[in-house]
Amino acid sequence: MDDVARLAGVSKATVSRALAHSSLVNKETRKRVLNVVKRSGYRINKNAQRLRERRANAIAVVTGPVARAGHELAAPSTTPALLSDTVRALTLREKAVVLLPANAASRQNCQSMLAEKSVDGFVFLQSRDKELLSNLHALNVPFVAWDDDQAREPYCVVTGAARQAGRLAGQYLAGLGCTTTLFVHAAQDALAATRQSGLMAGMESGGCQGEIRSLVVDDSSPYGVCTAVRERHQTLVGVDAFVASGEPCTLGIAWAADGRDFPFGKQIPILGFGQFGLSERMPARVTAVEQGLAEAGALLVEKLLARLEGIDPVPTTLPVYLRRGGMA
Amino acid sequence: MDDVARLAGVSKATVSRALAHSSLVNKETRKRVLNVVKRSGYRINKNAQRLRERRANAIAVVTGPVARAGHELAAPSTTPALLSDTVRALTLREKAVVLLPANAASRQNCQSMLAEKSVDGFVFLQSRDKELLSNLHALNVPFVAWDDDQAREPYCVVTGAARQAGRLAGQYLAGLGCTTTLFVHAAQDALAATRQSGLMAGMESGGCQGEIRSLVVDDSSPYGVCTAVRERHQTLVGVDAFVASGEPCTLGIAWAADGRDFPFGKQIPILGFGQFGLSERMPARVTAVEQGLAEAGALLVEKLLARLEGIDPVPTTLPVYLRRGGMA
DNA sequence: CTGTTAGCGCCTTCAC
DNA sequence: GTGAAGGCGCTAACAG
Repeated sequence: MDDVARLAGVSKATVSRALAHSSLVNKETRKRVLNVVKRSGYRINKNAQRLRERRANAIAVVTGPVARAGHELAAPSTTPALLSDTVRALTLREKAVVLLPANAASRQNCQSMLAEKSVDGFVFLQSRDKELLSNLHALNVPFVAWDDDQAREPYCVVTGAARQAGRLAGQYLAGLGCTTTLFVHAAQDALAATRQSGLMAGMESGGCQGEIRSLVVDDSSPYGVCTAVRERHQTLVGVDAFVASGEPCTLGIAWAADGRDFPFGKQIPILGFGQFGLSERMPARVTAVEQGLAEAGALLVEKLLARLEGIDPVPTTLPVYLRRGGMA
Repeated sequence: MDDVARLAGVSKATVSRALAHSSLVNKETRKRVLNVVKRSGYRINKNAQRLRERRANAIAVVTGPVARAGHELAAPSTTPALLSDTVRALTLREKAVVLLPANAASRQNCQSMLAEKSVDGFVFLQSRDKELLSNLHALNVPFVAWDDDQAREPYCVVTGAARQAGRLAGQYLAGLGCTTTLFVHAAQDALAATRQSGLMAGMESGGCQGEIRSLVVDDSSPYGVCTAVRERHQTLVGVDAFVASGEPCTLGIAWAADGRDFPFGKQIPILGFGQFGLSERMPARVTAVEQGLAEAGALLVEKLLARLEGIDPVPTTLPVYLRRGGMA
């Protein structure tokens, strides 16, 4: 910076100001300085800047293991879409993104990173471990967290609506006159219980006194689910609707329904819970209950930055859509 | 640090040395210092440290959009497994992980980050844009890159072996006496061409003068592929083997093969290319050609760090496995 | 509007 | 083995 100053015939302070787009610098001078900067390929030393400004201009994004193909809903994993969206939003605002694996995001570690001035705040993209989060909240660590279901905690500023999605599905099925629903989900599916209870509530509110049976599968890959459903033929007498938690399960049921010896007839409705875009990759007969994740990352980022400015962010709950499929 | 020094009755220099596990400090003194550090909750200011040491102790990981469910192989996306593995390896070595979206990883930007001392080096987890990579190489930017196929570039220190995988598949089919293969892949599948050419080579080297037909699908979701295959019934006369590029395609073929009116018989073999673990989520009849990605991230990291130490890293090509499925 | 000055918190000589 | 001093590169306060 000294060199630039010399070449431009000004002082370091002026170079600094010019680079910071300060209004306290003459237009001509700035132009001259920026010219020298460009020509010389000079770059601000971020570490010196951070040291001086006492902040990192960086945000830690805490993710679980990024979800494997089609397994977004297994408990501690992070939806790729959410991650990408968050990263994009941060990059857009010129915040560096520091990736922090969930298992390294202990209370101690988070405090350390803050104290070390490595990051200014945290975005938690997976919704388990409420204890950690409330600890951090008590310690006044600046962070926001995604939650799959409507959570009342003050730090969960953006939440999905798993229960609401369940209700929507339940009301839809009640409207069709269904009474005996088979709810299929993976053993480790953290959202299943919430969805199921919403489903029940929705059916009741739709005036249906139906029954919900659970089919819990260990192998929640599409073929695994397909096989599980086929094996249960006999025990599924009376079922007049299928509901699946997550994309792989939904695919699996559709697959089974497509098979040579599916005894439930073509007319039985299939509902699947999943993210926005789910319906595009499903047979037409599947009705998708979709979560609009599109803005989630951007919202999280916006609200964290607000918090860093001292503004108390307003929580947001994302919308849920029902995309009706045919039943051919 | 001044406070800690005072409390421990030593000077800043000694605190610094104690914290750095320097051998130049008395055991007793160190113990005393570390005790004070622990009690006071003191943390080194990383930015000051980085400024002084002139390096960031951080690595940028460049990813495309993280792959959506089952779409790992669409061109510019990054495999979740690879990302997780890389991040884990870096965290283990106490390197901060800075996430850099591929579209922000221009030559200029990378140079800037280096000049700003924000990061010490780069890991590229997607294999397109060779031009950028060779530019960076020429500019002596420290980085390593993953490549899907055996690349000879000196910076691609860890590569998959898409062509080799194709050969393996081809030899296997030749051994079964297959002559007319249908190769199914998504339009935007960057690996398909390489795999197909390897497949051809493998069949020839297995003594088979067979033919390979291509089926390019726009919708590469399982159901999309399933539908595409079904619609082509008539035109697929003579086909005696299926090969699919990627997990969704493989699932789609298996699905179609499972359907009421699949005309090819139960005995026709189905091969699928994919990552390690593919076969576990497939019907038993599918034979999986798997890429052993398990160590890829760790290897990349190890070799980048070696490069930063001035050691020229040795390239590695990952192994390919064939997991035979039954043909019931 | 611009320059001078004084640190930000750390690590590393160098002297003892 | 330990301490004192200096400087990494930057910005903010102050003085002109």
